Amino acid sequence: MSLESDLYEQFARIGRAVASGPRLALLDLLRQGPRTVESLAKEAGLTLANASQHLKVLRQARLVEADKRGVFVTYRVADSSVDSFYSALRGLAETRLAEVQQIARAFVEKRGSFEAVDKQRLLERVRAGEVTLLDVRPAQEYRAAHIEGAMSVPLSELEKHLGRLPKAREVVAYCRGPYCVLAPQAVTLLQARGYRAFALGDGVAEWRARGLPVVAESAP
Amino acid sequence: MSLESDLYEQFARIGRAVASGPRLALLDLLRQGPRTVESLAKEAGLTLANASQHLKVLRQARLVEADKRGVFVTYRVADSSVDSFYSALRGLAETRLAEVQQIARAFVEKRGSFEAVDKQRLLERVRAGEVTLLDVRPAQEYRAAHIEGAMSVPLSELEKHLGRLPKAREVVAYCRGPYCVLAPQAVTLLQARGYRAFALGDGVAEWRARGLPVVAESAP
DNA sequence: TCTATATTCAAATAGTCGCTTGATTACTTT
DNA sequence: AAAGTAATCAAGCGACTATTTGAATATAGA
Repeated sequence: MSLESDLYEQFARIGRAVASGPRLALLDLLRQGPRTVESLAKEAGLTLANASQHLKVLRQARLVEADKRGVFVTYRVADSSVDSFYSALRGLAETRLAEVQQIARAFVEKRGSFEAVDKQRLLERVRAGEVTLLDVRPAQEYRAAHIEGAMSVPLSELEKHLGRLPKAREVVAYCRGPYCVLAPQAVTLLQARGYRAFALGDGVAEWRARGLPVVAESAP
Repeated sequence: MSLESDLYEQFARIGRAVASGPRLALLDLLRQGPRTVESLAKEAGLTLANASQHLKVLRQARLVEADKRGVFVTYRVADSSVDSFYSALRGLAETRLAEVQQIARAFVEKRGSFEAVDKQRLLERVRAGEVTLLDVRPAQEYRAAHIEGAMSVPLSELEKHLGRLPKAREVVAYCRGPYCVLAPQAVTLLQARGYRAFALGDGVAEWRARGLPVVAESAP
């Protein structure tokens, strides 16, 4: 019985690592690509020391890895099995927790023109030049990994770069995933300027998980 | 940001529910089928009140459901998404935690003659009568759900029922899953009696997850 | 109605966790 | 070497968690 309960204690280590909101926020950010501690702390709204401690917990549970380059420590998701685990956790929360369903509805409202896009079909249309696919995340995340054929226009710079977007062509914007508001905000702005614009619910991780092509940064 | 961090807090509810070894042990038992509090407590080696409280936590996180019949409360896994989540958790632990890999090796040693059985092929051989497929879990779990074609012979009663097992036919025993020792123990006993016996690493949940046929108890 | 029993609840204690603050480490730049 | 800075460490405090113990609740059967 001891061997067996040891095993459950080990599983529980992972449970404890994802038993905190801030840690899940950090993990979700890391799913977009490697980042330094300071940038994670800022984006997640945590103090530096607090973020560092949360990252330490994630690292001890082996969900993330860190390597130091000069004075910066860069964290990254350890393994693709972390991604599938995160997806399973999110999926479970979506199917089981009424509170999440409610929040999800609020996001859908924010998303405005929501799509039920066939992803394979979207890819074909992007390749055929019928659709502009817009990655509206910060440029760093685009660099780390983006959907094949996507153009990087961070939301904060969208207005400046409207000239690069032909009005005749439909625009599909994506961001970090189903609970990210960057793409919906971009769509709202684009629609106000007369574009036919839609938000894609998925992010790079979901796209990759379906075996669709993703362009990843080569080893630096 | 508030909506987003609310969401992470909700995800973390599930994390907290699986942040305890005893709770994971209970959840794993429930994956074998519905059970009462007392039977869960006994099997998991917990006091009654403690088990009851852990089950309450699991229920509040919506991972399990309970219904009362007479004086007994029967708990069950809420949904198949709980199963996939549990599998993802176990998979992550296996790929990332050296400690789990070490424990897993210890289990493989205990398993003795371990197999790399093609499950589809096994099913065909069982159907053709070439193999006796033995479910060595307690009868209650067999009743809740078992692999199609399996015969129920709980480990504790194996010696009594050896007469029912033709020695000419190969025996494949299975139990709760890869970290359960019932099937390996059965195999050891059978081999000592001159049977050709092997343990199947998977349990009913894994079998079902692959879309292979499982006989489940009809609603009572 | 009275007794027996499955389960839950309540209270208490010891231990763990999360966040903040201020120091410390380690590396780069000058 | 000295200054500057990214990140970690250490300590402290309040909040939460796990387990045990004993009481309370609710249902079945006599």
